[in-house]
Amino acid sequence: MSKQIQAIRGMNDCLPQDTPAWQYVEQILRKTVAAYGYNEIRFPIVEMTELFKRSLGEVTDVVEKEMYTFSDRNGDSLTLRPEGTACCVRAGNEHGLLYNQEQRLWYMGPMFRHERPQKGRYRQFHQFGLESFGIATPDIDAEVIILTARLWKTLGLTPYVKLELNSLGSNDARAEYRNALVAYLEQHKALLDEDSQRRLYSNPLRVLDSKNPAMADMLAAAPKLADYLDQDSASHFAQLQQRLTAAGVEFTINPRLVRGLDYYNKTVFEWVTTELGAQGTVCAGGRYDGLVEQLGGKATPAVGFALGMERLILLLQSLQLLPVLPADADIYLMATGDAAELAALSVAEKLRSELTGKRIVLHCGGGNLKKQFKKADKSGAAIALIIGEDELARGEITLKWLREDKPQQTIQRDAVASLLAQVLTE
RNA sequence: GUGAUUGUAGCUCAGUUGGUAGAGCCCCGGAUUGUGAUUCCGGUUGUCGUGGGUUCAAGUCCCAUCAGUCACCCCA
Repeated sequence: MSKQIQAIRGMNDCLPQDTPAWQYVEQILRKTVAAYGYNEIRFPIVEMTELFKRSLGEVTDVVEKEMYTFSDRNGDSLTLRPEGTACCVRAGNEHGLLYNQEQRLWYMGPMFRHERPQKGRYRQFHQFGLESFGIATPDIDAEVIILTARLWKTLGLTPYVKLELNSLGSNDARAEYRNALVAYLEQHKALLDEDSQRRLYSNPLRVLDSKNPAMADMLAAAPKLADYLDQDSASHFAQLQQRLTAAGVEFTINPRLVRGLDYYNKTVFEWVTTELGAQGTVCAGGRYDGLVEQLGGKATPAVGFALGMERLILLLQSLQLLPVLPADADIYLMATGDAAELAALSVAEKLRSELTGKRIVLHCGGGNLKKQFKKADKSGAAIALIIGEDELARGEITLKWLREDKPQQTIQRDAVASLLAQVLTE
């Protein structure tokens, strides 16, 4: 044997035992967003590097050290998408979807970030994202959040996830606050620990997150973002809260909630859980009214979110909220001898035509009945059908129940489909 | 990028102060040549992650490296 080639670090295979969980979640996602009138959009996995630099912000961690960036053969700098919102806006702009229009869009697929892998964090990970364009009023912010709440309810997750909410205000208000905060922190620079010193200019709002007790008093006295909110943002935020309360969606306001990407303004929110270790954010999003224009389109208000598929599935797994694995087959058809195998082939095809939705596995690879029955048992099928020399000669087929204590029966081959249709619906 | 921890059969794992690599599951064959799942008998598992070093001798000790896991950082 030659040396085996391994998968890239942090990029996982999704094995047959895992795909049912993904399909289950995907199907609930599709149905839920369809119920709100959202349409799917698909865009490429590779984009111009410039797209992400301009949208996420030059100095964010994602852009600075986590992107898979490379030159293609004609020298363009390309990047494997680290997130979907920028791609979605680019596609929308490019095809005129966002010009004086409202759009409710969703997408799903792999994203790439070069981080150290750990639980709930991988280099190729999968996001489901939803974006709503062209509506500036808080009713759409509320709709997006209420939609996610419905999702948790459908998945049985409501008791295990908590909604955190904040408003970043307008870009001007946030910039003003940021200046005030930096000025304040500079006055108390002596108290700042190493981490906070580093973040002071790169991401000063994050300094407020510090768990260092030595800084707690100083941080408590720091300027508050809420005090810098512009009138428009403040009333937008108030109306959003009112709507969430009316819809029965519980939330807590977290004044320290700051999104990691630069394009957010006004509403930001996160659904968090304590069941996933360090990567507790399952779903996060907010409003980004400036991004469409920033990427060359006409100024268009927008709000959206992304959720991490791996995190969601991990969460469902740990809470045992995933449906049990289905068997491979409903019916296992076996035959002995060349002539019987030929007959079985046509029987299998006929059954597949007449019993839609039923999984009919035809034994392949030969072997005696003992071996074939072993495979039948392993397939999980409820029913085994046998065509041997005897059955072939009489135009019959033998039916044996593999999971129930019912007598084996012999029936005419022509009658098999209708009989099975009858017993399988009982 | 930083730290901790773990790498032995397809899977789950044992392997004593350094002395010829093991078990269970799985798979295959037989007991039973037309009947699985139960039982009994037999059989195949291997670059001990990789590369160096110490030693008469390394799965075991040392160094490096790769990978898994968890945490930091960051984020979905």
